[in-house]
Amino acid sequence: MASMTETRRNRSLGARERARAEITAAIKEEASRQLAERGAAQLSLRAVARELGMVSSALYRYFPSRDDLLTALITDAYDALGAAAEDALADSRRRTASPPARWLAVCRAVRGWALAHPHAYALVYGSPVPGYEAPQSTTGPASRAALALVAVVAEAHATGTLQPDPGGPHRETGAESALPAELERDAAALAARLGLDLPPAATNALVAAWAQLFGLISFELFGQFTRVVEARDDFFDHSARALGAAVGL
Amino acid sequence: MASMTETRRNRSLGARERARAEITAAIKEEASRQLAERGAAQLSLRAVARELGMVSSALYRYFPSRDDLLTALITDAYDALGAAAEDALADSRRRTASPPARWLAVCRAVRGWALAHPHAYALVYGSPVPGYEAPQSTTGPASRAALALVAVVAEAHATGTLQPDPGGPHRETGAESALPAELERDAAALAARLGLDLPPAATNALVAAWAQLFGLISFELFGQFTRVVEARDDFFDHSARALGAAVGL
DNA sequence: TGTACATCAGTGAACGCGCGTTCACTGATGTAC
DNA sequence: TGTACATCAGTGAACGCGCGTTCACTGATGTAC
Repeated sequence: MASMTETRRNRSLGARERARAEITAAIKEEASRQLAERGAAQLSLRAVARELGMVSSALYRYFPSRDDLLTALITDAYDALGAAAEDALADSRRRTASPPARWLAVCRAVRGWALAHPHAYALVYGSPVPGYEAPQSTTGPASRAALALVAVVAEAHATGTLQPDPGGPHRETGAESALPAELERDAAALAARLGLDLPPAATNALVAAWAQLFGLISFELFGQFTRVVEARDDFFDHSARALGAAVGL
Repeated sequence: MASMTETRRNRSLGARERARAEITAAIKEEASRQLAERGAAQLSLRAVARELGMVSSALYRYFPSRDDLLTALITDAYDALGAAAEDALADSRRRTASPPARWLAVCRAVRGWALAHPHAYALVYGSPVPGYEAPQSTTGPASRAALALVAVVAEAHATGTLQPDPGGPHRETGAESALPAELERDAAALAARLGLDLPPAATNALVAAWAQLFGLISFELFGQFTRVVEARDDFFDHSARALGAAVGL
């Protein structure tokens, strides 16, 4: 019986299924809207239902709990950010931009999305929501933006334009300029997991640059630049370019 | 009459005043404890009062509202982090460490404090608490940690060991290697406000490094390094050293 | 030193609120024969 | 094509909870003379 239902569902979506998909989408949309207005901690099933003209218990036909709705929003946020990054990458490829220009394009896309969706950004890159543990299913979407950055560097390496260890640390104490063994191991493991052919130093620098990029964005978004940095666009571009240079682009 | 009371209060603290100070401290302590356990959004006046064996309304003799208690916690967090950074700086001076070593020492102190007090860190460097606006009074304590980093660089510059624009961006396109005018202006304004004698490029790089440092710490703390970076201490040290090099140390 | 008065910490009840979740139900839509 | 039955979206009431804040009060501690 179950299998019959399933094959039918796969063959064509009945009216009920379509309605269900639409309402699920409407719930997520309204939840996003409230997320954007009030932030994640303030997200309430009852408020979402109210706004949609439903009774709060009806939402339980679509999401088994508040946390599941939160998970859906987190996944959507990661996906939207990832899509923005990937689009920027694809566009810069179409324009056959140089590796540093591609890097900057992806960085800008990440920042642009963050500025346009500050609460969604805070949801995924801000303090963890208390009492909420992101399930395994979010790790895929979570890595999309990072993978766009990785792709830029991997392509530069493949075409031989990557310059290892530019300036970097330890200029003064040249003796210890090698990557510590533990970092080399981590970098190799990560490269293997991603199917990357990158020198460990570059992989390591890339991870650092990734975290630092989000540091720039978080500080801007969370107000730490108030009365410190005024020319935000210029500052970001300049810093993002420097990050690209730091990974060897 | 008011002036008489005030002069007396200043002359010596009566038993009542001492009791008041002690209980105020106890409230903040308990609130900190709950902050560490549950996070800022979950901080509740009633829970704090309960734990202290008081009735919830009694807290209003000490803090006029929940937000004022939050402000006190934020100030304390900034101050504790600032003190950790300043102590590390003072200690590295005592050891007459090199500028890069001092930089690393301060960075480590910041990270160490963050790892030891993750919720307090999240309170001040994570997503803004929804519906809460930090008052002007927090900006002083907020800058202490940053000023410790600034001091390292300023001292290196004063002794002539600061190397301008090391590696930096634009190696390929040497033409535009100058700092954009807007960034130069921001950097000069900031340096003037802090009474700093630093070249604009160094000031600018310092601000970027400051944001990037917290990016490294936030990613580690907020779980983005899961299954990516395992050797966290080594990774941090390596990255922090690179940041120091990027500002010219 | 003793007394009258002012100050102030802490009490306990109450207000009004919104929340997540459960549950028995109704009625419409889809399915099987 | 028509009928009996199963599925499922949505209802409305309820449970039990915790929250921030107000307010009139009591009783202890401090102050002025």
